[in-house]
Amino acid sequence: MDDSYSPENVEPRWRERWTEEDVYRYADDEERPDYVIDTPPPYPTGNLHIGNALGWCYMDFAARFHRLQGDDVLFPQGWDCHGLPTEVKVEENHGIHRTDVSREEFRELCIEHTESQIDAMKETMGLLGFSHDWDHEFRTMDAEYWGKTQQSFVEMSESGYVYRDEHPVNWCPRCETAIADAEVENEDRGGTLYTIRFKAVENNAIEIATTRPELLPACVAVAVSPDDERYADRVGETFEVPLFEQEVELIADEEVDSDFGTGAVMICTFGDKQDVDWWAEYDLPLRTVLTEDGHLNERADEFEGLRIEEAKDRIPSALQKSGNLQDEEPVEQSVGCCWRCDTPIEILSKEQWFIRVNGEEILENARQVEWIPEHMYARLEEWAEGMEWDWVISRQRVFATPIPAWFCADCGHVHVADTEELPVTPTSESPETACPDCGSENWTGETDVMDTWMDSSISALHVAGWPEAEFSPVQLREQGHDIIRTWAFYTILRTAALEDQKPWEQALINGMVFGEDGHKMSKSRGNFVQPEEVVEEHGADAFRQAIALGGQPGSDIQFQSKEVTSASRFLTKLWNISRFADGHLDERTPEMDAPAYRDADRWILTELDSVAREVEADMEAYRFDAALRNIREFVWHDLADDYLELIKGRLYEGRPGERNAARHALYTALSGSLRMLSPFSPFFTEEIHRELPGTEGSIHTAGWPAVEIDWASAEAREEGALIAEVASTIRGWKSDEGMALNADLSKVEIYAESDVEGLDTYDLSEAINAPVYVEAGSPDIELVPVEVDPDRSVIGPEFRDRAGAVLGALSEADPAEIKAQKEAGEIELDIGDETVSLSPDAVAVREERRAESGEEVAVLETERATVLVFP
RNA sequence: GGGUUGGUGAUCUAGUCCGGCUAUGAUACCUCCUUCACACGGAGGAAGUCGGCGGUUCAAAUCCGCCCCAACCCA
Repeated sequence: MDDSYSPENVEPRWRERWTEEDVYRYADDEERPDYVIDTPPPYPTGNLHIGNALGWCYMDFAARFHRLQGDDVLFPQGWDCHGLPTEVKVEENHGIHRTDVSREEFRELCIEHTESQIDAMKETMGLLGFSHDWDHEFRTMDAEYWGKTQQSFVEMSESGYVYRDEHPVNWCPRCETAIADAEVENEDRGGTLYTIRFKAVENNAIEIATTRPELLPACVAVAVSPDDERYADRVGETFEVPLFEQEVELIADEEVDSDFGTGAVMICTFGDKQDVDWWAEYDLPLRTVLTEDGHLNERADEFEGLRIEEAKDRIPSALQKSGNLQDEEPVEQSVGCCWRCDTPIEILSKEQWFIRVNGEEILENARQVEWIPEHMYARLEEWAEGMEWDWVISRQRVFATPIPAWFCADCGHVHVADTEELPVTPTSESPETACPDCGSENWTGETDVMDTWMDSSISALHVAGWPEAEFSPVQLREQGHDIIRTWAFYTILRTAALEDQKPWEQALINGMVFGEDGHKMSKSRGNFVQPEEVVEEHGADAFRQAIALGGQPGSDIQFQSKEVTSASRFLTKLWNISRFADGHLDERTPEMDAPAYRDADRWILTELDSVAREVEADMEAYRFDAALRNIREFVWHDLADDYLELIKGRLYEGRPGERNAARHALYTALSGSLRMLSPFSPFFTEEIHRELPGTEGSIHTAGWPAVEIDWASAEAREEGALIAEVASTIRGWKSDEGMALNADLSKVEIYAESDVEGLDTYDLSEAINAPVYVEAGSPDIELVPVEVDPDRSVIGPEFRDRAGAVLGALSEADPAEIKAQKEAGEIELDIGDETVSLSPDAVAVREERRAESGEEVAVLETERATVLVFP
């Protein structure tokens, strides 16, 4: 082994070998439990950022851990390819508009672009050491996949989930497509609140407040609060909309906020969702005034053809001239915007395809999923309960899954494809059948395509082999909490609709990654870290540990480069431990039969076994932070600081049998540590694992550590801990005294608190370079009781409200007096006006033990013993 | 405006569900030490009103209430 560990040499080598050896293949083995991950199919932006890396690290930790547990792990990777940004990018790159070429050609250009983006992201995934099974890669833009999306559409159509209707939808005038509620983001923007005078037909005028004067031509009513005394008698009166002259009625509705502006607002078709509600409730007329590309139509008279923003200026000016503008003032408002392009959305009434949203059905299934952490379920619940509109799934775009439907050119009948016809492109293929209504064979293919969430929301079904294989929930979904209302929501909806089941057993939710300044990472803030930079500096193994230790899953984590440094140091430490061990091990070490273990060996093996159980429990609960801390603590503290120091004597100059026992225990402890660490640092552990004797193949297909213990492990633990503690205390003492660590001492005596008559002092003696005597009783030295340490869990329940007085009296009392009484079997204590009696176990008396004056001896206290050191 | 989560040495973090050790570990800082795995090491040190106030309790970082602050999600 090299003197030092260089990730830049080691990591690329294993990356290649793992692919060659097909280490991460899903065997689809009936004998072993499945562990299938419904991996997020990211949008191929070409950049796998640190926020993605967090989620993928969690999945990889889980995948690798479950392989060590013997599970048949499927860790696939998909790509959510369809979407507007790709269309825009392709138009940019080729200097074309999507209508300049045929749909087929345009799709090809999009595919080409997407492939290069995917390659870039796969590169980073490899760099970070994710253990995907690339045989199970899927891309939503492949017909093999989108054919399934179409099949899901057809099935849901047959079972009544899909319908086509004219209904108000969110509309992005820039992208010129319908979008779903989940794609609308509310932003606070500055606007202007106008007060506009509406002339009454036969009474006084009324003043209404609005931030959207450009929608005046779409005004169909005026609304006030029924409790508003200003308008108490006027409900039902008719007013004339200035400039456009349509007559509208005044209605009263609870939803009107009488504190907003003048307390009167106009209802337009449509200014916002509230307008849609009123429009439906009061059966108001539809006056559409906006075109699909965000201009005013003929209803706007002289303003026809203006863009919305232009009309926002021109109409108030006209109102000013006509004397109808009473007031204008700046106002903060929340504006719904398109999440892709930030353009304020409009609400247009359009014929679209919808999927019925059954909130209760979704929540019933969501409740059966184990959410980690639990409270993430609440986000889904809140969203599902607040759902007002069904899911509009049609989009007026090109690069997406075609809606498999045709319209009869003669009678308008809508025909949805049969599953046997899929995948199908209705714009270039026609159904085999004639129209069942009129017999015509004159079909027009649907040009609308599907929302890309229609693709990604069947990922769980897809990875489980749907529709060929019978579906049962996969084991894990991992995703960020930012897409619970979209991806998690839609996946549950679809799996419930198609298979009447929950999609996954467990949903592990990761938080967001912040920069070192505690803010969300962004390039403009300058707190942005790219995973590649970190890997280049410290290696993927250290990066992954830093991610694991950032915080418990679910919480947002702050990326700390100091954690990477600390991980890198830990790896250096473990490298050196391994290098040292490697020099003492040979081919026979692993198979050694019945080694003559000493106490120190039994101790480290017992510790290893119990740490392995703890780490196993933490990994199962996805507590990667706790698991890794525990492993580090064991390796650094128990294995390196204590155990290694204890056995050096035997390794260097012990008799063969004893030396071999130490070698065997060292081998077991090291190899077990490496396996526990391998999910976190796969490259490093693989490198050493293959270096160790007796290993075959990859560490990532080895088993979880377990020690067969045929001795009393509780005893081994106590005695070994005592030896380690004494060695460590003497090491510290030597350091304080300015002595060399290997300086010899004339004698050490141990006075232990428990019975350790047969204590094995061989290793201890070697480690501290002194003869060691285990003595019974108390040392022949001066004992000075210095402090009484009360046990609150004994005194509290017994004395209840007098406990405070007892504790006070104990702290006042003479420690020597308490000690004497404790030894006599009963402690009597004066607590003011009464005397109470304490049992001896209610207090401990801490004593400082001092050597008789003149004698050359140091008295050291450890947790379990008093140690006399004779230099 | 509503909801969720969090506020623990200079910095990050564990512990909070299930109340009882001297509150965990890391980074940075200070002192000492080149000893045969490792100075990317070892030994030691300093550093915390556990966001604030109030309550419950013999006992609160932990349970309850109110308030303040931050992040996220939603209006």
